[in-house]
Amino acid sequence: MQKLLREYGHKVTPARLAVLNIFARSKSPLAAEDVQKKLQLDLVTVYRTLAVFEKSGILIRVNLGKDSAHYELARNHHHHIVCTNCDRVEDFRNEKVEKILASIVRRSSKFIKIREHSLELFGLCSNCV
Amino acid sequence: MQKLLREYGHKVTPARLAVLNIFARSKSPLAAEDVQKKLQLDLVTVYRTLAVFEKSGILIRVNLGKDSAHYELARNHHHHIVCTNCDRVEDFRNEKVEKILASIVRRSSKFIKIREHSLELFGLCSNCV
DNA sequence: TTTTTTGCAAAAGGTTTGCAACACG
DNA sequence: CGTGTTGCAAACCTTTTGCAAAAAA
Repeated sequence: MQKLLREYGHKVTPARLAVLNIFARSKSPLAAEDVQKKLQLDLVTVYRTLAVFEKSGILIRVNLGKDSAHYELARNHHHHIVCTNCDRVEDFRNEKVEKILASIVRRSSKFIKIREHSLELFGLCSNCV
Repeated sequence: MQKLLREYGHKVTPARLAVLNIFARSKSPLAAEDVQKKLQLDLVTVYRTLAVFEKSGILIRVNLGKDSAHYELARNHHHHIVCTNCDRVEDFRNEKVEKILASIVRRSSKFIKIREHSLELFGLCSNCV
C-alpha cells in the first residue's frame, strides 16, 4: 500500500494509508462522509485526501445520482447499476458498449478527444422491487 | 405551452410558462441559475418549478459533471458529450447502446427493473483541443 | 530542516424550508 | 373562495479555504 502511494507520487501518512485501505476493501463507491465515519479522521482531511487521490489518478469520481460525490479505485474500468431505493450497487462492464462509445466519438462533428465517460443505470434491485 | 402544462397536471402561471419556454428554446441542459438569470424570477421559485417539473416528468435531470444540477425537456431520450473546458454539449443517441443496456439488465443477478440510465462522455471539443 | 499534511474554524456554493402574501381555477 | 404558488429570509448540507501545529522526507 505504501508502494502504491509512492508510485502515485504521494507522501505516505497514516491518514492516506487508512483511506486507501478503506477503498481497497469496499466493494462499492464511497462518499467522503462514508470514509470519515469508518476512520477517526477529520472530514476536511478526507476531502483533501480524496482530491489528491483523484488528481493523481488513484481514485475516480463516480456519479451515483446522489447529492454527495462518490469515489472508487480507478483500476478496472466499469459501470454501475444503482438501486434508487437501498443504494445497492452492482458493477458491470460490456465490451460492445465500449466499442460503440469509441465509434460515437469518431463520428462526432464537434468532439475529437474524449477523456472519460460515465454510464450508470438506475432502478430497483430484487430486494426492493 | 399552457396545454402542455395542463397535460402534466400543473397549474398555469407566468413563472411556469416562462421556465418552460426557456427549456423549449435551449439546445443544451440548464441549471437553476441559468434559468433564473434569463428571467426575473426568484431563484427559489426556479428551484421549486424545476422540482415540480421533474416530478411530473416534463423535465429530467442530467449529469454533466458539474456542481449544480442540470435539466432538459424529457422528450426524445438521448445522451451527451460534454466539453470539460468550455461546457459545450452535443447530443447523441445510439440504438445499439440502448439495446445492449436493456440486455445487461436482463442479465443482471441483482437487478430486475431499471427506470433510467445516464450516459455521458467527457472530453474536449474541437475548439478546445 | 524544509515542505506537506492535518485539524479546527469559518466560509462558500448549491439547494431546501418556513411563512405570509398572492394568484390560479 | 380554497388550495397551490411565489418571494424573502433563513437554514441546510456538502465541499472548500485560511491558518497554525504536527509530521513526512
